[in-house]
Amino acid sequence: MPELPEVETTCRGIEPHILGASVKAVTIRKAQLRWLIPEHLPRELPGLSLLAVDRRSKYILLRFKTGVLIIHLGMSGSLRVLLGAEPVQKHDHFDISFLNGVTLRLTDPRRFGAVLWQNGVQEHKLLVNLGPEPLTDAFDHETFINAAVNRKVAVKQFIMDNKVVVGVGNIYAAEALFAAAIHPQTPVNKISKPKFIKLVAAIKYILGVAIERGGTTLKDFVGGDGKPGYFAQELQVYGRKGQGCNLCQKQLQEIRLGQRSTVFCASCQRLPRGVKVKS
DNA sequence: AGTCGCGCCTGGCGGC
DNA sequence: TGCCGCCAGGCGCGAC
Repeated sequence: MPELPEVETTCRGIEPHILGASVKAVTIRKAQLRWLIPEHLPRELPGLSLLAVDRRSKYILLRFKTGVLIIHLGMSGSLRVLLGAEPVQKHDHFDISFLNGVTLRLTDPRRFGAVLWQNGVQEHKLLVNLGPEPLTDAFDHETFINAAVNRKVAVKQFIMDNKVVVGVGNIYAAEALFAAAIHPQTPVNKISKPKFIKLVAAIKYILGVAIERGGTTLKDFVGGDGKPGYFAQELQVYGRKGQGCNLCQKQLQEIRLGQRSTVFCASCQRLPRGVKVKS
């Protein structure tokens, strides 16, 4: 599924093909995604040239003179560059073709994705309240610790909160907590400063490595083949319930946290002394 | 305000 | 083998 690294890779993959190109046509095949694709796009976009390809959190931003096309890949979406005609398939929702012959095609079987339009220079309301980007200096342990003051929420849910930091999904939350040796249920107000520093570094490291892997595997993504599964070998805990911890060989445990499966090593990821949580 | 839990949707898989 | 039921997952939103 598209995590932040895949979204970043998608942006890097599509940009060279479409930056500066003028929109020729927009086709909406299945408007129904998380929200309906705005029906005015086929009138709005043709003739405009693409000024920039940006990413904010897991949103892909295609900037035009009059506004921004916002694309989210949800759980199962992919955005591919087509250099020639390709047969339309079952879950193809949206095409945007350019005068240079390139077409971007959005496919999304589970329809958790979105295509939105924001007029003018104002930021879309979905983007306004987002927290810092994990891979920038805006995400550091000072702001992280400040956000945790007086909060009792479990650290895993905390780092998956878009207002705290964006782009950390279920997989990378589990992996970062393992890397930082923090129990996923630890209330954030019980986490020591050194552990916070470690956790920030772990999030940056894990996402950084994943982007490198994504960059390798998704190379042919742009050519039209969006196979996932490239980071599977790197995973230490996610999806490894019942298997041995790579550090201590003890069996990895699974719990539910905020209706999300959460795998961790009860031996390597201990709660702070004296802290109890309900099991 | 912080926290919790729902629901969207389909492919894939386990169970019978 | 076939069919049914369940589950994953991001994330906005409503409820408490």
